[in-house]
Amino acid sequence: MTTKDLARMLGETADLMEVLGESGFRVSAYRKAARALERYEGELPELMAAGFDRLPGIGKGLAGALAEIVQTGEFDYLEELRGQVPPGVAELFMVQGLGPKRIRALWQAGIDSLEELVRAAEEGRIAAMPGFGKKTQQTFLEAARFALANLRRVHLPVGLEAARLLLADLERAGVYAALAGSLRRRLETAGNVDLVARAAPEAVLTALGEHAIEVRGSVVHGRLEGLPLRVFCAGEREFGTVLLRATGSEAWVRALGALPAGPDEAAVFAALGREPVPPCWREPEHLGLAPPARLVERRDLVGLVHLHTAYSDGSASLRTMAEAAIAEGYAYMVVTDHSQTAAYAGGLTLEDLERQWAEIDALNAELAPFRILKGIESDILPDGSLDYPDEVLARFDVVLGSLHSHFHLPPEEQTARLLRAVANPYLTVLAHPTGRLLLRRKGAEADWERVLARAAELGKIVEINANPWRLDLDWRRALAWRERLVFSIGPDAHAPEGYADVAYGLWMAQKVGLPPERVANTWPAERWLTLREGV
DNA sequence: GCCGTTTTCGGCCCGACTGTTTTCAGTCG
Repeated sequence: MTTKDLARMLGETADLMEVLGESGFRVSAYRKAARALERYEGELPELMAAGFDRLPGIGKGLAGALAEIVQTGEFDYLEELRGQVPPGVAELFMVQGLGPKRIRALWQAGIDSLEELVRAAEEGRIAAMPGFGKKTQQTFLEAARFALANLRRVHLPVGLEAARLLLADLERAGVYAALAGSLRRRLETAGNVDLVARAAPEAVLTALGEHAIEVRGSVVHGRLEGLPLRVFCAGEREFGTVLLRATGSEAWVRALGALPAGPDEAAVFAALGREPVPPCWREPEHLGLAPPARLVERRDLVGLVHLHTAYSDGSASLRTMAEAAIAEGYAYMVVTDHSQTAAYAGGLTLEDLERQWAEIDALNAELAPFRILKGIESDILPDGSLDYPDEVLARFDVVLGSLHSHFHLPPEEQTARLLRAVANPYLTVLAHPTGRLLLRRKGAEADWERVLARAAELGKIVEINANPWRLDLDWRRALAWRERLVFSIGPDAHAPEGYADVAYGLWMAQKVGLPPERVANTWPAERWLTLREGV
């Protein structure tokens, strides 16, 4: 249990309360408390000891409830609400643009699942409801289909955590097992968990306890928090072969031809007369491509690029973020708080910027040789311009440009907007280019080939956003540009803990096949500054 | 449900966007 888990439970409680018609300020009190927990930087036990009501937005009532959740692992009130809302109705929250109010209205009209929503929209029944119209119907139809396709999938960290728990269970029972499947290949979302065990199926069945369902041949099937689970059981002599096959991807393994038996993967590759291929490079998209000689790794990275502080919507001070970066061995960091238009995220006015720059200068004097570069995450406005006048833009060391709104422009307009932003001489990095949220929101539609070609031509850097809910630019698209573009891995951290997300960005960079020299985080800070010359 | 007092209630709450409206409700970042 973490503070994030508690935040999620309170958030879900608020959603369900609202669907059930509980109105107003009680609901927003739950939301506010959830946000406070989300933002909390420390460890749960400390907070528990000090009392939850030390956080703003949490009072006596919720503090008591939270303490009970931590002790018992359960939240009675949430369970009660879940009992009143059909699971299909709760799934409607996955539809982009659908919130508690409209979900309530749909439910009252008898629409109680994603399937039913799709059917109703197809039959034109949504448009007939008061407060809904033709356009809303079309939007929800598309969003509901998207949600339906993603319903049984989870984000990479969620899948990895599930696998970690299972592997721990197996280890406790004395069963050696290894991660396989798409999670081992670090695909950005997972639809199941695959493991390979060096043991008999019966032993695995026992070790998995309540997660196991049945044994079919040498495979133990199970389920974990909604995710299908498969454990492939192998003897010692063919463990490597089974692991290779269970890791996939199916198409990539098939292309290897008949697989010889081997105790580990290295032996199987050797018997095939091939160099070992890392799991991240085994997607169908990699067929026919030579694995890169040297992939970028954590030890190659010297700079953190793209992080927020309490000046905008981060939760930690500039100093805290800098000290955490030093502790993790980085030589520099590029601070990129939000720009002025991003009011929801506390975007920085010129006055804020002056204060931040003064603090950066002082910290740089104190923390040298560590260096903080003055950056900004500038909204790309609907017309493609950046969010400050040129004389302000000229004062940044690094300018990230990001889409945060107007994701639904017609593709030609979106392309023009992005082309204009990329061509802005002050722009250094095109950050989370499409604005997608995995399993939640498709990104902006544009002619990406043109946009990326322009970026390559002008020497602009393109971000691989490392937040596991984004991982944007998509590695598949980046793959085609791996020899023509330079990428940066952006943790998009809002607290020191966010630095850990760099791992996800690295995995995506490895799927793209990037060597260190194609990743701008491996550059010394001075090289970033040369990008500004001539402006 | 929280908070902060004009101490035991009454006010909480940002701004833009979208689609539905004809003045606003719902959602989102």
